[in-house]
Amino acid sequence: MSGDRNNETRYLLEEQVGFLLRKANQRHRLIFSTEVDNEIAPAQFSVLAKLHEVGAVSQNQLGRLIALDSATVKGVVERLLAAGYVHRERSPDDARLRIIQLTDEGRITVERLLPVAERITELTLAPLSEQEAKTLVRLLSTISL
Amino acid sequence: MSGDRNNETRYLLEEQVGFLLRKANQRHRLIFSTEVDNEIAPAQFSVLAKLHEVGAVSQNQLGRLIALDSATVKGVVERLLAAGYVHRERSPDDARLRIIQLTDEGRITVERLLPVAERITELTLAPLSEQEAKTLVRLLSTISL
DNA sequence: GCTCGCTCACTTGTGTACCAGTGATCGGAT
DNA sequence: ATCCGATCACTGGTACACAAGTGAGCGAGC
Repeated sequence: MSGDRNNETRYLLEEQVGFLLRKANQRHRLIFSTEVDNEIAPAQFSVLAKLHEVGAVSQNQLGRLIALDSATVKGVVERLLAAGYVHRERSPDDARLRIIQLTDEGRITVERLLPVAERITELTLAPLSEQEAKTLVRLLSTISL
Repeated sequence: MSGDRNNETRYLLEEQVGFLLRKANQRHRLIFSTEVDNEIAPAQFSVLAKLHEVGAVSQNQLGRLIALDSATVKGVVERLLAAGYVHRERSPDDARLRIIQLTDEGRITVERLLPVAERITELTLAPLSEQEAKTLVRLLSTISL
């Protein structure tokens, strides 16, 4: 490789955003599962947190709120139902809708986990300064549509 | 909610790094699949790009290079084998190892896709200025361990 | 030369994540 | 009233992603 010009467009996987986003996600997931001690999975927590914020919603609506495909929501909700954290019922107004809301146990669980979630965010951002953390959040928001 | 103090620790899912990382990844995947026209999946491309860079490696070694679990590598390599892009053989030196390397077709394919991959990176970072893009890459690297 | 700790690839099981397609249902326009 | 485009939940299929455990094989030290 004696003719290798390093001013040329040399593709370095490690510098590509896609690769870095995957790695960053990886580390976040690790921190997440450690902190919640495998009590709940990330997507499931997102659902609980959102339901805690907005109350009762239909499944599709829920998916839109947390950016999850309706097929994915199905699975996540299914597991939360099995765990007894949420409750599902047909809407009296629209026979197509399935309204999801927290059970008492679900509400108690989210409220207990919210501080843990904040700690997870903190730990994930720990290698950065306060300022850098803010910047990262801003830049990520910008490229997320 | 009249007593809601907004200087309190109000948990906003949309501001959590974990959520943003997932969304950013989501957009990146969308751009990826559009640009490669579903010819190949992201993890598969990572493998091809890495093999193109380093030549022949064992499966575990490969996994370490691109941060993939050995169970995940198995599946990805399996699909690349089926597509005829890589080639797998036992190491003569160490009976445990399975050496993976590109086939001619694999090499031709990666070389064709490398410019596309750069375009994917560009498109993903398009909402940011040059400076911001650099910053994002730096910050992501920092929090990825 | 045998044991022991390690690595390797693999398996099983769970949990996202998305696409494409389906049938029931809704609501507005005719 | 009926039709029609849209929405809803769901299904089946593909592709990561990781934890935990397995058996074969390696190599250092005794």
